[in-house]
Amino acid sequence: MKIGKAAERAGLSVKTVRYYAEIGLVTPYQDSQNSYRDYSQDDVAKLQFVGKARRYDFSIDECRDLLSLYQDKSRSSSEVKALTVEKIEQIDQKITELTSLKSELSRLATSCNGDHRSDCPILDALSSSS
Amino acid sequence: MKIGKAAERAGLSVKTVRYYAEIGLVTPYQDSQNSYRDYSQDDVAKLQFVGKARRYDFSIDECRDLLSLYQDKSRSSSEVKALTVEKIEQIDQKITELTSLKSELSRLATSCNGDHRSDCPILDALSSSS
DNA sequence: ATAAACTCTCCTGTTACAGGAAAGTAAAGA
DNA sequence: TCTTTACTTTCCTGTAACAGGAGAGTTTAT
Repeated sequence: MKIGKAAERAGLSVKTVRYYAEIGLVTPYQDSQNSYRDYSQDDVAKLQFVGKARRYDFSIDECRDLLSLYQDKSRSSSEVKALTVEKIEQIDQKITELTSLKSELSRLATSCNGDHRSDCPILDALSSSS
Repeated sequence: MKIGKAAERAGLSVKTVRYYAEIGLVTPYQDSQNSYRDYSQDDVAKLQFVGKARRYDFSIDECRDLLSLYQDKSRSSSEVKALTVEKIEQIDQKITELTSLKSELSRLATSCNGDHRSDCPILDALSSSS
């Protein structure tokens, strides 16, 4: 099938699917140099797989790893689990950072009247030297 | 003072400070077309301000807004507070997303043995059509 | 036959810089 | 004063993962 249908089936944009072909992530059949890309059922499955992994915040390179593990029938599940655990840790760290940021900003916002006057503790905090 | 010292005082890299000059965020004095950038104390204060706002996850454009509010003596604190509250909401939404992602990935990781066998619920989940 | 719909490649823009090259300038030591 | 070292400058490339659009070719439908 052509790229439009493949993209639709995978829930991705045509631009994205074409990009994945360009970078060699999901490479469809291309018959005689100048024609359209031809996606197989298997290609669509890979696109869906990647789409889902991307939604789980895996990077393109991580998707590449997952995809090769996915296709390697002799791989052990421990490799996949290791990647996943690492990703969980990354996400967790990001959550920690953001939570800290949020509480600091909330503290600043609470201390600010937010009225028509020019007195503003938020700007004071941003301009203090610490 | 020259860019190296200004950057050091602001806790930023020279590259970053030069970039801020380029995009017109913090523009130092540049005397006769071809000489070095000359940073004043006030410029350094602005750099520190921006550096801090960046650490609070404000984008460059938001920093630009904050900076103009910072310099506007007649501004009301409500504008600053509005920006801050909006930023808090953005951060909160990101936290929510990441938390959801994490719990889903944790669920998958828990269900995976992570042993030498090839059976892997994580890959199964990524390849299932949902 | 013609028009609509789809596809192709190529180029630019996005965010916020980092890294590095080549050249000019300034400060410090011998 | 000469030289070395340290800074600075501009310019170009690369990053992540595409989106948007131009211009041209192809296919499908009417």
